[in-house]
Amino acid sequence: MPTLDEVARLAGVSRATASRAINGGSRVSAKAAEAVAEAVQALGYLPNPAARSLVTRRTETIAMVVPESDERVFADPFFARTLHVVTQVLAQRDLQVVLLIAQPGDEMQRTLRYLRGGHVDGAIVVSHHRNDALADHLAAIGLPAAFIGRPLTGAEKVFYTDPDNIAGAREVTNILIERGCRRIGTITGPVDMSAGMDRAAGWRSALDAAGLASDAVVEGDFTEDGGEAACEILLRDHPDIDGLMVASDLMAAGALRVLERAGRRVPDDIAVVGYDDLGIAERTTPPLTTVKNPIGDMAREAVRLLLAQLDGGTTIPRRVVFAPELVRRTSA
Amino acid sequence: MPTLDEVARLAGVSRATASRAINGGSRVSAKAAEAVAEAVQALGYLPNPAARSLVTRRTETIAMVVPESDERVFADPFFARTLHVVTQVLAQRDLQVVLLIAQPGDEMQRTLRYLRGGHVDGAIVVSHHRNDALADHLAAIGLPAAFIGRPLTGAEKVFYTDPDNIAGAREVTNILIERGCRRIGTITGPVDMSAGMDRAAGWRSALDAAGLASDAVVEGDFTEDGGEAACEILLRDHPDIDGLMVASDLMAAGALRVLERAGRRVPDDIAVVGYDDLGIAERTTPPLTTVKNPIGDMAREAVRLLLAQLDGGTTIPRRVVFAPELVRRTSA
DNA sequence: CATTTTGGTGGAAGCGCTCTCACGATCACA
DNA sequence: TGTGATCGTGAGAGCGCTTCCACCAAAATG
Repeated sequence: MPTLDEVARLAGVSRATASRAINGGSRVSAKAAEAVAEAVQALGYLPNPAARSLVTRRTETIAMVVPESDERVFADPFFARTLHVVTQVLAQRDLQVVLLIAQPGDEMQRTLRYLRGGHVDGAIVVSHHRNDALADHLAAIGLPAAFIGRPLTGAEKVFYTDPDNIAGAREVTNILIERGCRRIGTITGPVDMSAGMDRAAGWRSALDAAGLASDAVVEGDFTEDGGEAACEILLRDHPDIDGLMVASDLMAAGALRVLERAGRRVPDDIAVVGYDDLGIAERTTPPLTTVKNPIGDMAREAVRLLLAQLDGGTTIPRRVVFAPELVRRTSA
Repeated sequence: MPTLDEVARLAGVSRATASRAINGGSRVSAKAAEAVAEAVQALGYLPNPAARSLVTRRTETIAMVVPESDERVFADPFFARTLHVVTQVLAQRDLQVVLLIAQPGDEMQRTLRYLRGGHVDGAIVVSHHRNDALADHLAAIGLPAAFIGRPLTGAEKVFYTDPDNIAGAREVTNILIERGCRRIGTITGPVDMSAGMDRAAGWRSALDAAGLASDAVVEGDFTEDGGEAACEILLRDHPDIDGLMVASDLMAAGALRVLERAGRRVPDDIAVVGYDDLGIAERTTPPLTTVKNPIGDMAREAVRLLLAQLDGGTTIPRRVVFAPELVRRTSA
């Protein structure tokens, strides 16, 4: 591998000038810049990232941290979309993304060590759970970070973007109420995640406002199989429900299968609404009425929050909340 | 961030001794080792990876390169499983994995630059396509690498593991022949991938040996939707088929949906076999008879091939081929 | 014309680490 | 007791890069 020294020698300039020419090129004559560019080309020179980041204290790498099992990461289109957008936006700034999938436990310790170790300049965290305490850890480390989805603990210490899940769940539940449902159940997300908590809270708030009972609730885990299992329990314990708000489309897809097997027509016998609208909602039978989760916008905004920290300046945590948007299809 | 110097000073030893104590600790007295360990603990010291790899010329990082669109990477359980195993095995050696998803074009250029740039010590490549020419590029760069799935070009230059797709496809097609099918079609994988080519070749070889026609073939793309589309074409052009070998279970799942809609009973009207056996095969209706794709073994072996290169020694390309294993269910 | 400012440049320090090498102390063996 | 071998150690070089600083020439200013 050629070094900067060789490039400089070939270009007939000093190492300092060669370095300046390669990085931005301010305070370099056009002649020198050209000579360096030619030498770089001729030698196939690529700067040694280790040497560079030893002095700049930058690695030009951002971690995307997902505290989940890899099965779920890969099964849920949410992560694919998020990773896609994050990678895309950061690529424009020539920042590499490294994906860190780690469940609480040993893996998480490894991940934390990695983040502390100076391997990355910052982190985007997706799918935060209460007891991984990533917000606290990252704040303690002092690593620039942005969360996609409000962390349930330590939210006041970090930058984050969040959809207004409470409002979204309330509005979509109101669709059920307006169409005449009187016995409305819910399959929630995990209660150790803000999305799980908030959507359940929104559901309850809508029912309370309408003076309806809010006791038909089963906790799900945001997976399709989990939705299936939860729906079975719900149907067994509350056979009279005529409306169902499911906290994610993926779980709703599972629930719809259960309803079909149970011979309940959707939406006639029981109206169903989901949450997320990431593509699955269009493909279920019947297509799901749901709430759009603005993943792309959230991811983009999170990256912006992160870059703001990287570019110096901002240290006071900022948050950006996105308003919900209903998507009406035929399931309710 | 504390440096090695501070650790050494606190422990009352030289920087050299501290370094030795931290890395392995051979040729260090027990007393010194303990003093260093305490100092590390007290200071919360973590070695600076840039400084370290500047001198060791190692980054302790391995790239997993996937030349595919991110949608497919996330939709296909094949990648999830592969990534899982690769990460797991490399973690035992304290090697980090960075996932590089890049389609041919600009992204691929970025990826290649990244691989050349000394960011990683080696690469595992999954899902190689003919014209991404990764095998040639990696061989040219001289980066230690191992392919999961034989590359269609440049295979002689690189290490790889591969299932015996020809034998697998032949055997599973024979199941169709043995149960009496006489008009057997296939939905192939992409013809720019060895898995696509080989499985089609195996199918043809079985038909040839039985003296059956092998003209009912449509190319698929290893996605569920692609399987659906391909099956529709196949049914239109060859309505008389009574057997179908699909080159992946995911595509077979799509095909089964089409067959159901068309009112063809499986396996009575048309027997279907798939390929991969990664979980989907059990969940289709009816469950798929298929060939097991030993992803775990292949991934583990690929890592082993990579580590052999990293540990010095081996430079002459080696390959490991896995024998197929039939899994009989009810679709044929 | 004397002076300050500017632009382009190279020398050299130093980022934090590993590792070679030389050196003294300790040990085993004759 | 003498002679190697072995062990633990620290001084110091150097990995490849950026960047501070001093310098000089040319341009702009009084």
